[in-house]
Amino acid sequence: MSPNKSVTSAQISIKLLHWYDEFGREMPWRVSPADQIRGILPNPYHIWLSEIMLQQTQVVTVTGYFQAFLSNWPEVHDLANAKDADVMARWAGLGYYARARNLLKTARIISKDFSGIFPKTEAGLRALPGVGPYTAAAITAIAHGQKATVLDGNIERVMARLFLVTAPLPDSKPTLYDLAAKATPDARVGDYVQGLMDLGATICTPRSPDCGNCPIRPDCRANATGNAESLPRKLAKKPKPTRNGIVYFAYTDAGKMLLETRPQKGLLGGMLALPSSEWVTGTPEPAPPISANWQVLPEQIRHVFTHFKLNLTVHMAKISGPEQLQDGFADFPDPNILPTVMRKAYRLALINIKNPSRSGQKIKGAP
DNA sequence: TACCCGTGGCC
DNA sequence: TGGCCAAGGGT
Repeated sequence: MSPNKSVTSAQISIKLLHWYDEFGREMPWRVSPADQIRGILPNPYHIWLSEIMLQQTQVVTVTGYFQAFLSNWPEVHDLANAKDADVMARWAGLGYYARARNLLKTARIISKDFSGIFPKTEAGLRALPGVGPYTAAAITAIAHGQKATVLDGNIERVMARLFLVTAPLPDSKPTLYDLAAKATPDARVGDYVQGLMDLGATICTPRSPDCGNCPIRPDCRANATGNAESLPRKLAKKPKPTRNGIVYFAYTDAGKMLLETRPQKGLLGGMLALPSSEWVTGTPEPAPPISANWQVLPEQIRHVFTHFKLNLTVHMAKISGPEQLQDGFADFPDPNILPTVMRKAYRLALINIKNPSRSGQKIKGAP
């Protein structure tokens, strides 16, 4: 490492911290630089919870969920003692539901094995379910104030532009990590990384970066060469295939419907859902949960997951005889406890209860 | 390593 | 409107 680069990195971090002091955004889990001076420390439980929610998820989406979780479970012990179903219901709509399952595992480890104290080292944090390299470094820097190399999508983008890294991601990630490590200051690491992420989210954005308002524009090689918007390069993504499936909405005049908890592993794992066929390329095999007079709705649900597109057909049946009621029937739920794709199907079904004329032709039910 | 795993907003 | 993107981690 050349002396010049070391000096430059220190200057960049100072500029960034000054910018953060003035323009850093308020967030429910953050302690502002002014409050830190007053002696207020970040709450590791808050930082951990926010970082898990923020994985692949924007701040605006997370804020409401964070507040709701903290309101329901103010301390990690409260979360550890929560019922799985309550936590999954509160996470519904946020996506990547393995995060919620791992959140509970970690809360129980922290509460029962660690007396409510989060590990102080990156290695200790990294051993917790759902805590990877990014999250361990972020908690180390933000919650504990210890130096760590934090590299998320924002910081990758800022580093690629600042140092004109033209090799595409993800191959360039080790290079970006090294650059991020060398740029990290010894003091105020938490504010520094949060400032870098704020910069990436508000100024150094993927499209149309606002370089005119960037505090480190004079240091940015991509800005100097006019390449900012085209960086970082990324390898082409695989196309998303389309799958098809059937979900089943069985209901009664008494306002009950059939719901099931999906298996803990896999897509929407652990979430409450309508009974469903497999989701397959081509024609799905019908899998009605009970024998009934199933009717096909003419409209389909369309939904896009990370790696495939889904067309869902909704089959409906009104259950009359109490002999058909079985485990799994429950009062019509608040749609918000369902994952979004099931929320869509549920809403479509409710519309068709109110307007039966929308229903399609009758089909044969039942195994 | 390559794949799996959600959702909402943007243009 | 379809692809891209977001404070990634697990297997």
